[in-house]
Amino acid sequence: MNKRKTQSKKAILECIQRTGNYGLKSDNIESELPQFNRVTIYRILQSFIDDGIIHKVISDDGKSYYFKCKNCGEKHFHNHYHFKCNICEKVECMDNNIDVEVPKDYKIEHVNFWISGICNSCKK
Amino acid sequence: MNKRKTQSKKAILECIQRTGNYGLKSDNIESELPQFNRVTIYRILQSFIDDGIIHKVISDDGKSYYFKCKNCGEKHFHNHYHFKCNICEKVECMDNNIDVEVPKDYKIEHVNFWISGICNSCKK
DNA sequence: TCCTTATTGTAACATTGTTACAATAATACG
DNA sequence: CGTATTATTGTAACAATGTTACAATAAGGA
Repeated sequence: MNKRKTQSKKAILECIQRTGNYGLKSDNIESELPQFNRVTIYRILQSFIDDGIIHKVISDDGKSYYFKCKNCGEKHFHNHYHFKCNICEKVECMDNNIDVEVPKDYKIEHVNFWISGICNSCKK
Repeated sequence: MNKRKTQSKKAILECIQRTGNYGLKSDNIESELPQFNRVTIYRILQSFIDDGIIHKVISDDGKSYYFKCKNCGEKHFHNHYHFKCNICEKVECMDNNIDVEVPKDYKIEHVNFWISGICNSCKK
């Protein structure tokens, strides 16, 4: 069960590092790295999630975006939101925390906060 | 372009009314109303959204849920969240408002807030 | 009742993601 | 270094969710 360092893992990780605070969709990676198979990319992304390297967020149109983890913790708990600009289509991981109060006796296990609108660059 | 009242619209609306604060997936409606076609159901749900009768929310696994509107306004702006219980799998539309602050020069157009965890009934 | 056309059903397709299994290649060990 | 083990990959096939084109049907006004 020892993990191996492979070309594909290195390439995909580099892809994600390059994006910084912005997110990637699986098909972005596919087109940037056409030498690797779709299935392989999905599998590696999942293993990165399991290893706490990236987190996955679902957009408001149901697509998966992947972001480099900063301080998710091992269970990927993050109460920050992700912002998609409807003009430039970039998706940004925002560090602002959101305080959510759930009613008594409700327990939060996971949050997925998505906001779309217009970013500062595009507003000008 | 006059809209017509059809059996299918009546049946689907009734389905949604019955759920109250809870949401429905398209395939819930399909199995409750097998006499209507999948495509028809999708089309009617979309028309209800356009008419401001229901709103659609994307879950943290990318599925669409439909909820009866209460005070969305015409553009379906709603800064409340939706809570899915990981045990009973019910999805609830929560009325608590969430105040989100976006950085200067960012403009919010739409929000999709999803929380999953354990609801009060299941916690007991 | 009849006519217009909004609505529906069918079939075909697109996208996103998963599974099974055989082929390949990364690493440990002699 | 060479070889064996097995983690990883590619292929093909499938599943779920949603959309489009077009012909058939039915709601509602005349």
